[in-house]
Amino acid sequence: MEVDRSPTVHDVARRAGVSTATVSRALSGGAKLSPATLERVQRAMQDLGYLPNGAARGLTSRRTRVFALCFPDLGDPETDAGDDAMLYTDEVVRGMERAARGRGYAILIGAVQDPEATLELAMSLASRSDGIVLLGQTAPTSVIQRLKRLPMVVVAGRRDDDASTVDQVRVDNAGGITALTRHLIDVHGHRELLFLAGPADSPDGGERLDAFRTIVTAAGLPFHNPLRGDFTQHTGRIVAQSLHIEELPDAIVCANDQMAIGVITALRERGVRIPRDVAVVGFDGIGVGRHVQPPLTTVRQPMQPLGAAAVSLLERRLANPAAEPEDLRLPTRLEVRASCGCT
Amino acid sequence: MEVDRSPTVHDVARRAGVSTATVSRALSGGAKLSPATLERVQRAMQDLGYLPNGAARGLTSRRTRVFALCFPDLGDPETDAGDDAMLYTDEVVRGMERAARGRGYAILIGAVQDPEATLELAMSLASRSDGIVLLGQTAPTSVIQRLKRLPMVVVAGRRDDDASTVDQVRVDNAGGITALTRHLIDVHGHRELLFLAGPADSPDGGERLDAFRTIVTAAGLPFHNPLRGDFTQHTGRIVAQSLHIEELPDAIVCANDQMAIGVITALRERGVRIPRDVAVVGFDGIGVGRHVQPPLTTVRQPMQPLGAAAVSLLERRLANPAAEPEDLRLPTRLEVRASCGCT
DNA sequence: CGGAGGAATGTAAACGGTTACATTCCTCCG
DNA sequence: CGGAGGAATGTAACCGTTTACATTCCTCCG
Repeated sequence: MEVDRSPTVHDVARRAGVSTATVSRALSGGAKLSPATLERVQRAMQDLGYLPNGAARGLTSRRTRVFALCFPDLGDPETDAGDDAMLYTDEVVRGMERAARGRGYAILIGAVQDPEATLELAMSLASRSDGIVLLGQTAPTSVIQRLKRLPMVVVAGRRDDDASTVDQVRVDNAGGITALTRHLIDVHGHRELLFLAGPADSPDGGERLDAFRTIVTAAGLPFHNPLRGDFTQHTGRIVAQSLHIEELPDAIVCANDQMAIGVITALRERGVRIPRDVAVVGFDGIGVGRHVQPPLTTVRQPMQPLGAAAVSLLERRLANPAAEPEDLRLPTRLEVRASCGCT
Repeated sequence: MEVDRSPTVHDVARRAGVSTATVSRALSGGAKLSPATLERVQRAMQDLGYLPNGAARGLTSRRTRVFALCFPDLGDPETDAGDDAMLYTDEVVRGMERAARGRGYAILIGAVQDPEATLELAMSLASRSDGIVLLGQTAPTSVIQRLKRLPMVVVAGRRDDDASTVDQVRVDNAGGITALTRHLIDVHGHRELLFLAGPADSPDGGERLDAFRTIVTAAGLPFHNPLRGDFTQHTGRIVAQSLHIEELPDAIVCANDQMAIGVITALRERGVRIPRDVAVVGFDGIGVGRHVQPPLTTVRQPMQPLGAAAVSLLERRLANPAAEPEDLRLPTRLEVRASCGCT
């Protein structure tokens, strides 16, 4: 007697009294099939509870209909601290998924916690997909080199080393920081500005810091050694707690919103009035910034469009593997609320 | 001359001077291979930029090392409104990804916007994975039936119809709402309670509404027709704007945090003092609740563990397809902050 | 009425790995 | 010194689809 293994095209074909080719044609959307046959096959599939084998389909068609995303897991697996920093990633994922869905693609995600494991994870994702997106620090040149054969897009990647080699999408970090910092300087007349930087290996964070230094220096203001955080509220708090209350700067520019929120929360707990005693601003434009007290002045970056653009580039390259590498810069927008001193 | 198609085990084998079997063994982690051979093969893979074909591997090994997740897309694709309601999903995804990562699995995600398309999407995800998780309303009985052959877990699913058929994980909605509502009644002495319900097709939302009705009725208090929202801040606002200020209830219990935040924001804009004039509480325990004014009293549900548990159940069923269906209930915890009237 | 032409369907060879089984080649011991 | 035994490697069938090509069977027109 037959084992109860899951049914294949052959089983469906037998039950419907047709060949496997016909079943296959019914699967891929009824090319030249008589309506009667089509219906008979679909009925057989239904009856058998047939599920096509994606691996087999992928093998012959050379298309998995999957795009992969590899991103850093900023969270601490033990404590849940740091999960807030993943909001950005979540939005990029959402943008990718929405863009991919309409075109019949699903999104495969994998996060890297240990930088050592980046290549391994990226390869494992790459081997199951038609193209891969590498987010931020998960795109070292070594990985990019190794995966060259596959359509690949780097989102929020390193500065320019790879720009000529691989498709990239990033936001206009410099423009955003410039608008933000100029606002603090020009509108509010702040002179002593401090920067709370992101992790050293974050490309976005690096660009923001560089832009900040440029502006401040160009304005003839002192550039102080930046504080360091890891994009989480938690480090924002820690850093704020270590500040000397008596010698606060005029403003603290944070490399992202979550750290700004941590700073604001911790400073207020210490009795510091914001923005009166010190202005605090962020970068990203996540929803929670609107609810903080005071509401957070920030730079909104288009996170979902980042993911959507990545999908488009992937498709473009799939269609034309030899296309010139693209290097997209999406615009940012200053979002003035109250934490900078505006009302 | 050879075309520049991507290299296969055969190419690697030729270059390393071994057979394809040896290459395969090198791939799957060096079973009985002499160190010299292993190194030679790895070198060849490196040189050729070899990427194993996941589809081919999946076909023979009958394992894709992928778990899929199908969830509802609550957001409005046009306006970005409603994306906030996806915070819950994001956390479940994160829980799944983290749990799956360690066991060598990646997560394939697909969202359904149009309920009609649920089955089609679920099947497409199912066919590419070793098991699938259906979230909330994406698990109608018809879909469950059709995918029966595959390991499947329903997270936050319908009440009990399917409990005996399929593995499930959900949180203790009734317990959470009970604790929350009792707190309002017993501690704050509220008598007029209003419920802001979620979308009618949300199983979680349904359970929360039912539990609320039970408690209120049991306490001998009036049960008013619930307000209706769709889990987004936006509808929270809308609903709050339509309330008559003169006849506000003592408290509004919202089926999730985002709606509660919308309600609070909109009411405060209308000059209503919270919690003095009316208490507002939520459900979920998302991070932003801590920053709202006043900080949101809520019921924390373990979102990441939900995803992690789903992965465990998937693995369990993969190991033993005949296992008895499990129906897990994860505990919730009342998180008292200020929006209920506590200090 | 015969055959051209086209629509519907069937046949069978890939696709790129894995793995059961076969083979080779040592090592080591009686 | 012969052969047992085991480690390393090779051979080839198979996994479940897709698809190029072959076949069948109409329809329709000269």
